[in-house]
Amino acid sequence: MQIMTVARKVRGDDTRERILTAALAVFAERGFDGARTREIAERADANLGLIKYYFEGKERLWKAAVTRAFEELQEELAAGADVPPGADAVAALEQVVRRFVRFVARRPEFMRLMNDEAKRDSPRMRWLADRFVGPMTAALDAQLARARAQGLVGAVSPVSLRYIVLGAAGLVFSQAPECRYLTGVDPTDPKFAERHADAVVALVRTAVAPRRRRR
Amino acid sequence: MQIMTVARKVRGDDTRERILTAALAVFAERGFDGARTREIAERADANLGLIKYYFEGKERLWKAAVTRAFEELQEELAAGADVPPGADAVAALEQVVRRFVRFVARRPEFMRLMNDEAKRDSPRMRWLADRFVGPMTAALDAQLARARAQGLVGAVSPVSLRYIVLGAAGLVFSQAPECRYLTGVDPTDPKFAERHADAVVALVRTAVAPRRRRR
DNA sequence: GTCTATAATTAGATAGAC
DNA sequence: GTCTATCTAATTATAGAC
Repeated sequence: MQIMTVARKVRGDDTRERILTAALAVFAERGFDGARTREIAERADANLGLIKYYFEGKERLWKAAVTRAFEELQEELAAGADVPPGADAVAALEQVVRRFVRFVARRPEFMRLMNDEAKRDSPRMRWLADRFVGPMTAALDAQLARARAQGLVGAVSPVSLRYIVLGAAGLVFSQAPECRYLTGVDPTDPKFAERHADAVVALVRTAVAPRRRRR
Repeated sequence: MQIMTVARKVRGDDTRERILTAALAVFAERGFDGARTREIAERADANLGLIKYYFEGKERLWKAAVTRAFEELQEELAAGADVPPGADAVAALEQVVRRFVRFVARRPEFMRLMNDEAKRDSPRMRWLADRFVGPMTAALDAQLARARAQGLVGAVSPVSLRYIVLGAAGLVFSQAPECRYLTGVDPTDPKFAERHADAVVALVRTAVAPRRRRR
């Protein structure tokens, strides 16, 4: 970053942030190929040339926007680990699930973007998998392994289970516009999201720990 | 369709079919905006001009490809209704789920395309919802209502339940390339797909009919 | 029916003034 | 830092030969 007055720095950082936010939205809506940098600039109320100034180009802008989204997710998942270390592995798993649901309810763009990139083998998919998805599911899989060690396992393959949970948790939000049009229900409404989280958590409980008594 | 010799008709129909198949694949991979008609023509090993000849343009080609995909899905779901009319509503629901899983395992493009269009409010989304998604989920919701009438209901909202089932069933397949890269497992392998169907069906059973004994 | 060639539009990138 | 203006390359659409 070059030398600049404080005022300029603040203003510039703000513009940079607005571009990042707009970029996440547009990339999520249109996919990388379909997204137009002009639309991103317009939504950010910024000049087209500033994309090159701040991010060099479309590809790097995409990476910056995705990185920011994952940082937010990681904050959400880490915030106040209110499940004690010695506790039930299933309880810990449930908390992760609940927080994930809350996050995608708040940021449905995240789910949309992931859906879009995970569906074909590309350098961007591998970049995402190596940098974020792999490490983060390693953590999830560790939770599953703990549950397994405590004798709480369904016969479900861990691969199936992971995508079942992610899909069950996320699809209403990634497809929110269709859901609104078809049912009149707005999934991003926090009250709906919380009840949806309940449903997914209940599901995880029965799937992972079939022997456990329902509360 | 204009008058033509039999040979020409056959050859033309074949080209038309190849374009439709390629179109579904490319639209699913890139999204409508990102898809290029040139790529569709190349994959179909057909001339670019034939897209106008057969389908008038990109939009109508998309509609034709989607219609064909839904017809296939409907065939899959309708094929040999081997659940008798008087039978358990949960059993009927499970069969629908199992068949849906088999279908998306065979045609992951379907799930990808739906994910892509359902994520924003557009004329195409509404066209899909009015023409296919609405009517087909009306059938699914009827199954759920039957289960409800038989006293087999979880407290889950039908909206949540629908997207939970679709997401749990479909995400591994729509994200198959990521899954392959990350875990080495190929979800489209029929053996995996069948075990995944087992898992989703077990899940539906506990979610919809929590009182039911596990087999 | 299938092809070549091209028109019209739009994309990402960028030069250079301020 | 932000803007206008423009370049180059791609895109869809299409006219017209065979």
